[in-house]
Formats: sequence, structure tokens, C-alpha cells
Amino acid sequence: MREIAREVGVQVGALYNYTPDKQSLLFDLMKSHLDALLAAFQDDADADPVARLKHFVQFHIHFHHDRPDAVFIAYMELRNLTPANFVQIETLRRAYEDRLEAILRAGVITGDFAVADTKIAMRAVIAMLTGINTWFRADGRLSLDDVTAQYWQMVCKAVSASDGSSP
Amino acid sequence: MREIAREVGVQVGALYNYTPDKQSLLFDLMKSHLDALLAAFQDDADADPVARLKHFVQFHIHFHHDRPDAVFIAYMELRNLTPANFVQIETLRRAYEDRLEAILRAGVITGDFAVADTKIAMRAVIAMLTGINTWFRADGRLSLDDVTAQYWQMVCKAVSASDGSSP
DNA sequence: AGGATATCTGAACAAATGTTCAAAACAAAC
DNA sequence: GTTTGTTTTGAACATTTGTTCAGATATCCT
Repeated sequence: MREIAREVGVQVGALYNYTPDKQSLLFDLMKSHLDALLAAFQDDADADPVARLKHFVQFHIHFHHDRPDAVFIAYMELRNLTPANFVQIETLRRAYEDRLEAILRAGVITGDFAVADTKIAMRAVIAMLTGINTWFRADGRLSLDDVTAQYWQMVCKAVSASDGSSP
Repeated sequence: MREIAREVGVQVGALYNYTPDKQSLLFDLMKSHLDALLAAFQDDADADPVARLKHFVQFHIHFHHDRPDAVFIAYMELRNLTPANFVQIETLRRAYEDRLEAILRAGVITGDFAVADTKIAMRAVIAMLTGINTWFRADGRLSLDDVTAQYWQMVCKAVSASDGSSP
């Protein structure tokens, strides 16, 4: 709290005009992050599964890249939520994951994708993409668009029916 | 420290016969984890890159599955290391990552793999595999061997030259 | 301008946490 | 069984951290 106050340029006490306690602040940060995530992701269930997946990959990478702090908190502070708050946050995260899984399921049905278990594949994709935030730096060797293109290649191949048609 | 003491069944003070301070304890835990990781991973540079990669995937998953606590600490407590200790730990982690990258580079040369950038691919693979620890439960739907097989499928396809020959 | 309302400061309190140390308990050697 | 060396206890100290609150300061409305 003192760290936040210093960053904001205010005394600690003043923060308590904006949050009843630290737990609520943490929870509100996470919840609004996940609400924004769910609201921002648009998916057209009638489109081609490959195009939907590509859009998901691009969306996920850019959305997370734009909010490094929120993403960091959402991952590192999970264990500091009360059980009740944890459940709520997990429910939201699950809802987002379900959107990806739905794409994968659709692709399996059309034959575009070949994965043994869509839930496993979904977790693999999410972990892969979210991992970018831990190492990507804008002043690095590659632009975010380069990185996005390469991740899309890998994700696409990883879940594709392996006939070499998609990438 | 009090939590550790309670778990061990001893008073806090007694712990300080075994570690000069908490920072050293944390550092020693991480270092011995990474030393063990590097020592345990055997790689045959003359073997087929696909076989080497498969072995890496299986090794990584099982090694990390056997040490959930060490893995958890190695990821969540990184930011609590002193700068000097952080550098040492990062160097070890980097050494491990380099072993994977070497496999990918070898496969690119032989034409078994097709990735635009081996460092990016290496990070994607590591993130994917390490992510398993956050959700896998032994009493879940799938056995660790099932999960390993599926991840191997995905990793293999993700980095393969996309001619459908490898999986 | 003056009063009502909102916001901030400065200092304090309480709990948690890393660390120390003298005395007690224990173990090993002769 | 006494001596010597090691380990543990129990209590204390210093810092950090979440939180509160009375009084000061700023903002807004008429």
C-alpha cells in the first residue's frame, strides 16, 4: 500500500478513500482486467475455425502485451485472494479459456484441427501465449508482430490436422 | 520462516543453525533445484533431433511433475532474490534453455524442424510444458503419460517441417 | 464569500515477519 | 558420570505492512 501511495504521490491513508482494504483493491484489479478481457474478445462462431484461432492468438498476445502490470498481478497475486474471491476470478478466467476451447472444438469437428483433447490443447496454447509477457521487450531483436507471426505458425501447426495444408 | 519451522516441528530460531538468513535459504533451494535439473538431463547430440526433442519433452514434464514445490518456488520467488543471486539463477536457467535450443537448431539444420527463430520456439515449448504444473492433478481425468503423449504431439507438430512425416 | 462536502496528511496502532541470543536440553566421548 | 560440543527453546528486538482517524486542506455549490 505504501508503495502504491508513493507511486501515486499521496500518503497511505488517502488510498483508503478509494478502497476499503487491500484485498478489495486486488480483487477489483483482477476482476476488471478479466472483465475487460472478456469484453474485448470478439469471436464469430460462424467463421472458419482456423481464422478464429488466428484471431484469438493475435488478440491474446496484443491484449496482454498492452497490460503487463495487470497480467503480472493476475498471475502472481492469485494466491493472495480470499477463497471466495479466488473462486470468482477463476470463474472469469475459465470463461475466457472456454472461448478458446470452443474454437478448438469447432475445428476438430470440421477436421481442420486434430487434437486428442481440446482442454489440454487449450491450456497448452494459453500457457505458450501468456509466456510471451515474461520475456518480450519492445526494444528487443524482434517486433511484437514478428513474434505474433511466429507464435501463430507454431500454434497453427500444433493443433492442425497434420497434412500440411493450413500454414 | 515461522511457517517452515512449524512444518518441520521446531522453533523458528533453530532454523538459523541451517541457514544464515532467508535469502540464502531461498537461493540454495533454487540453485540446487536447477543444478539437479541440469545434471539430470542427458542429451545425445548425435541422435536424431526428433528423438532428442521427444526425450526433452518427456524429461521436462516428469522432472517438473516430481518436484512441484521446488518448481513453484523457482517461479514465484524469483523476484525476492537479491540482484546478485538473481543473475546466478538466471544463468542456470539459461543454461537449461540453451540445451533445448541446441536441439531445435540441430533439427532445423537437418530439415526435421522448421521454425523461424529457435529462441522463440524454445520459449514457447518451455512455457507450454512448464504450464502443466499449474493445473495437472494426479487424480484428474488423464494420467501423466496421457498428458505427456499429447504435449509431445503438439510440440512435435509445432516445430516440425510441415510435411506430415513426423507425428 | 461562506458553508458543505470530499480528500489528504501525519501520526499512530496492531499484527506479521526476519533475526538474535542466553539459557536449557540433548548427544557423544572418555 | 562428568566433560565437551551441538542443537533447541523461549523470549525478545527491529522492520515492515495493513489499517485507522482527528485535524488540516482543498473543492464545489449557491
